Amino acid sequence: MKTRDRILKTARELFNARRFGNVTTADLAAECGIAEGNLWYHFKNKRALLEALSDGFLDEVEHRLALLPSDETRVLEDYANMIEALVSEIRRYRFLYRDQADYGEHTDQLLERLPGIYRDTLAQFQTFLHAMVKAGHLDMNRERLPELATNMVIILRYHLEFLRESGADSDIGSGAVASAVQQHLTLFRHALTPDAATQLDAALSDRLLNA
Amino acid sequence: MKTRDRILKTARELFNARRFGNVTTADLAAECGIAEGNLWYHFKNKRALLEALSDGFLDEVEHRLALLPSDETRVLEDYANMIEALVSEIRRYRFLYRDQADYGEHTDQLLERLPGIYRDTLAQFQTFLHAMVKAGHLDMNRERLPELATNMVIILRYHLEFLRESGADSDIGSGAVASAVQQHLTLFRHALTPDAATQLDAALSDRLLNA
DNA sequence: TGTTTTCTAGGGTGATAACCCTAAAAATGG
DNA sequence: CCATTTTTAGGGTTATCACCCTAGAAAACA
Repeated sequence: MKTRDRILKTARELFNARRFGNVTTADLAAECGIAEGNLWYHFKNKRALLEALSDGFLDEVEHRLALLPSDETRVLEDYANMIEALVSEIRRYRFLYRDQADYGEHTDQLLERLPGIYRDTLAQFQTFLHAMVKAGHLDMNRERLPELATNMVIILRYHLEFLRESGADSDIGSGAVASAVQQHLTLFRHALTPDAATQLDAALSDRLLNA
Repeated sequence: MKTRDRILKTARELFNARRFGNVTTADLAAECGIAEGNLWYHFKNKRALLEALSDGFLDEVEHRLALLPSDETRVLEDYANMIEALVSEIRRYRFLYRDQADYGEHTDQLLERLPGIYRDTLAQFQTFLHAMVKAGHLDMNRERLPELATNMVIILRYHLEFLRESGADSDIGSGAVASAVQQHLTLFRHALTPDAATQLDAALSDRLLNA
């Protein structure tokens, strides 16, 4: 892997673990096994690093937001694909959501988009839920879908923080991710047909093993 | 209000808004309208401030955890009381949950207790849910109560962060708190009897007006 | 091979922030 | 009124950290 990419990957991991403001550039260089000067060779300053990361994040988000129910018969697979993407996005980039207070006043492209991202994500979930209802997988009053979507997004977004705050373990590995997905399923599993439930389970566990 | 208390209150508010590590003692003194030296007169150092705050927090938590269903006929009022306390606790002290990475290496009394607090809180919610089932207010399979309790706690804990991240508003006033409570109600309102639902609504809105 | 790119070691700077110190002014309270 | 507590202004000290600079080594590459 090229040094520049290694820096970005390591920075992502350190920022997620210890937050942006608490990772010094010296730490980062040490963790990458390079001289600190080499950081400045690849990135103008710490903020440039943040911007490179948030560019990657924004790209991923757009791709994930484009994942929509395609065919009536494949809603559940499509949903599982979207969840896989969302969960990987949250696991790898959660510091971007979380550490806004560390970035300072700078008008970031990211800060402008975040509200829209949440809005679009909620709309995306509602679209999937409607599709599940239409396909006969989900039995729920249409009026309840918006609030359910909100609950789903919150659980997926914060279950990792919840595990961490409650001291489950600092290792936010695939186990934690899997349990976030399980937890979000509890929000609507009771309203799924038995068939749909087993199908969803299968599709999700397929996709979460190679994570 | 005594200066010492004003410092604590202002510190709480600033820490909640901008996180512990991003509030300088100079900022704090300015916001209190006192000289910085006066901070050191009242508190040995920044960490002592943190400890005073977390002592207050731990006290409140113990009181809140002691709020349990008393009488079968009063489960809903008791629940509303507990929610009122929990929500005020979260609004006023959320930085203590959130900013763990900022505290440094010191083995805080708080860091040791947090996992237990979450465990006890989950148990508390399960107790209330069981009581609601027993009193005939809530119609839900017992097996689903633990997962429901988890979802309730997560929504209550993180709805404020969610609003903030999604840029709703930086002012985390009573409006935001009320909407967190509403959101958590969506998790089980559908399984309440109509009577219980209106009773709970009334009890909660009573208590959230004087917040 | 020679040239360009990448990288290192290490000293240096400027800003920021926690925290100290002192001498004196207010406020408080008995 | 006197003694004690509280508070102020302002000038340190020390540590940390982002970031700069330079001279040269090692890689990459052509």
